Amino acid sequence: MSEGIISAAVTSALHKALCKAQTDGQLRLAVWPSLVFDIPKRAEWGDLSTTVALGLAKREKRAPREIADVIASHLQWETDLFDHVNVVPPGYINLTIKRDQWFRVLTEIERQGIVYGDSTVRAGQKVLIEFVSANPTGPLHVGHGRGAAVGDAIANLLTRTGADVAREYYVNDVGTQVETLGKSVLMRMTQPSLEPECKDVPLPEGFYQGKYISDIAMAFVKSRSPTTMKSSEGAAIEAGQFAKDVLLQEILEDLREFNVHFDKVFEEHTLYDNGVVADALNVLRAKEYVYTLEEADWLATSRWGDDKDRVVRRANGQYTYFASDIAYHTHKFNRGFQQLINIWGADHHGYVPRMKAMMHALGHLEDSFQVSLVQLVRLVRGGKPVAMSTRSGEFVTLREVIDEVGVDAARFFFLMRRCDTPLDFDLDLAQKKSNENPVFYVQYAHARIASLFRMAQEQGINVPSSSDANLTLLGVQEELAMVKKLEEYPEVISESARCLEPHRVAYYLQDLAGLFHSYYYKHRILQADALALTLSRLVLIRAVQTVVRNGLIVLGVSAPETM
RNA sequence: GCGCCUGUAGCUCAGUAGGAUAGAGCAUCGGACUUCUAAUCCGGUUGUCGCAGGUUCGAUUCCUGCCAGGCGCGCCA
Repeated sequence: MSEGIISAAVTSALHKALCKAQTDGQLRLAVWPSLVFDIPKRAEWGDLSTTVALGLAKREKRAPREIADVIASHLQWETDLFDHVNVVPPGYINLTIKRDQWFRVLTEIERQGIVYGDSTVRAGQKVLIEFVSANPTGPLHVGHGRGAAVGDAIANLLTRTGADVAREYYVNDVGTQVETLGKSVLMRMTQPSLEPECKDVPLPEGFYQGKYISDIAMAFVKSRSPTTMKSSEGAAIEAGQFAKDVLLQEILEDLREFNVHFDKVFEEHTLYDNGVVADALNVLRAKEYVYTLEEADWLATSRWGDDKDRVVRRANGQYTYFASDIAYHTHKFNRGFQQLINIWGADHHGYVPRMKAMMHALGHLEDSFQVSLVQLVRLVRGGKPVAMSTRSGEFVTLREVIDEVGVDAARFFFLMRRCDTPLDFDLDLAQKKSNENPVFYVQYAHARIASLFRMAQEQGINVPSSSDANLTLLGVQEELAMVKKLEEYPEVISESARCLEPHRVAYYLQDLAGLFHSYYYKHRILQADALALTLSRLVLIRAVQTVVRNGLIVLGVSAPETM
C-alpha cells in the first residue's frame, strides 16, 4: 500500500461514487479521471478534499459545482467513513472523516510495525544504484559524503517500495589519473620531501598535492626494495596501483563508518580485462551508431539530442572514459537490472545528455536511466564559511566532519535539503543538543517516548495492544493531528521514492516530532488516576515512535532509546 | 555564445502530475520550569513567490522572453 489506510478507503469510495454516477447516467466519464485529493490548508475545509469535479467540468461540459453535487450525493452513503461531505464553490468536495476511523491508523501501525510505510509499487523491479564512485586519488570530502548519504537513503526508499536494489561503487582505475597519482607518489619520494618538514612543499601543477601522498609514499618505500625506486614509467604505474589500492580501502573504510555499504565495488579495469568494452562498442558499430572519422571512433549521440557526437576511441587507439561507461552500463543491463540510477556531483550534469543518448543507442527507454545531481556542500562554522580548496589539497574530508559532529548529524544534515540545491552545513548547529538542531529534535522525540515507556514500566504499566485500549478516549486536537500525520507516512515514503527525494522524509520527521513535543508539553501522558486514558495515549505514542524510527531508518540515522 | 540548476519572509529552506486566504525553522519581541527529560513548549511580527508576457474557470506550479547567482561545455576522468 503506497498510501495510508484512510486515503485508500477514500480513494475507493470516490471510485465507487464515480461508477455509480456513470451507471446512473449522471456522468459520462469517457476518460476516467485520476482520483487525487489533498489535505486542505484549513481545518474547516475538512480532513481531505478533492478537485475531481473541477477537472471533469470541461469534458462533461457541465458546471463543476453540478458534478461535485452528483459525486457528493453518492459519497454521502458511505456513512461509516465520512462524517460529512461538503461541496464548496467552485466545485471542491470536502470530506470529513469519522473520528473513529482515524484510530484504525494506530491499529494498522501496530500490526505492521517496522514495515509500516512499505509498499509494493516497485515490486519485481531490479534497480542498480551507483553512487559515490569517487576516484581513488584522495580521501572522501564532504561533497562525497552528501552523495553517499543521498544514494544510500534513495536505495533505502527504493527497497521500501519493493524494489530489488543493488548498491554499487564504480572505481575509475584506468587511465591517466592513476598514472598521475603514481607520479605524485614518486615525486614525493625522489624529492627529499619525505622529511616531515617538507611535506608541505607543493608539487608542480597537475599533481596530487594532499599530505596523504607523502604517507602513501612512505608506505610504498617500505613495501619495495630500493632497486625499483627509479622514477621510470614502470615505477609510476606500480606506485599508482599501490596508492590506488590504499586510497580505495580508506574510502571504503570511511563509508563503512558512515554506515554506507555497497553490494559491489566495480572496477573499471575489469571491463577491459574481460573485453566488455570492445564487445559493447562492436554491438553499437553493428547498429551503425559507431563510426570512424579522422582515425577516431565516435558514438552518434547527437541523433538523440546530444550537442555533438562523442569520441569513444581516440586516434591514438585509447578508449575514452565514455567508452568505459558505455560498457559499464551495457553490463548493468546484461546483469538483469531494468532501472539504473546514478548519483553524481552536479558538476557532471553536462554528461547527462550523452548518457540519455547512450540509453537510446543501447535500445532502452530513456526513463530506465535516472540521474540525481547532488549540489555542493558549504561548511559553515561560527556563521562563516569554512575555506575549502581542492587545489591546495586542503579540503575538508568526510572523516573530519564525522569525527566532529557524528554520523547521525552528518547524515541528517546531508539529507535535509533537496539535493539539487547547494547545502549550507552548519557545524555548530549539528552539534547542538537543543531544539534548534533538527537531528536532535527528531531523535529526542524517539528517546522521550522510550523514556515514557520506562517510566510507565516502573509504575507497573505496560503499553497495551490497541485492541486492549479504548482509543476513542483520544479526543484532544493534538492527538487527532498526530494520527492524521501518521496516516500520511506511507505516502511520504512512496512519493519520496518516486521522486528520489529523501529530504521529504526529513521534513516529515521534523513535523511529526514537532507535533509530539507540543503534545507532550500540553497533555500529561502518564496519569495514575486515569489509567484507561493513559493506556490509549501509550498506544498512540508507540505508533509515533514506530513511525519516527521507520523514518530514521530510511535516512540511515539511529533512533536512540536514551539521550 | 550554448546548455543545466537555482531565484518563495531579515536568514536557511519546504511547497510545483495547476486549485481555496502561500508554509516551517532560525532570527527578533514577549511568555512558561514544586512537572512524564525546560535537551521542551506557547504567543506576536514577517511576503510585488526574481521581472514581463502567455495558456485557463484558476498559475509559486505549465510555456515563452528577459534579469541575477552557481555549474558545465576536451580525442580529460
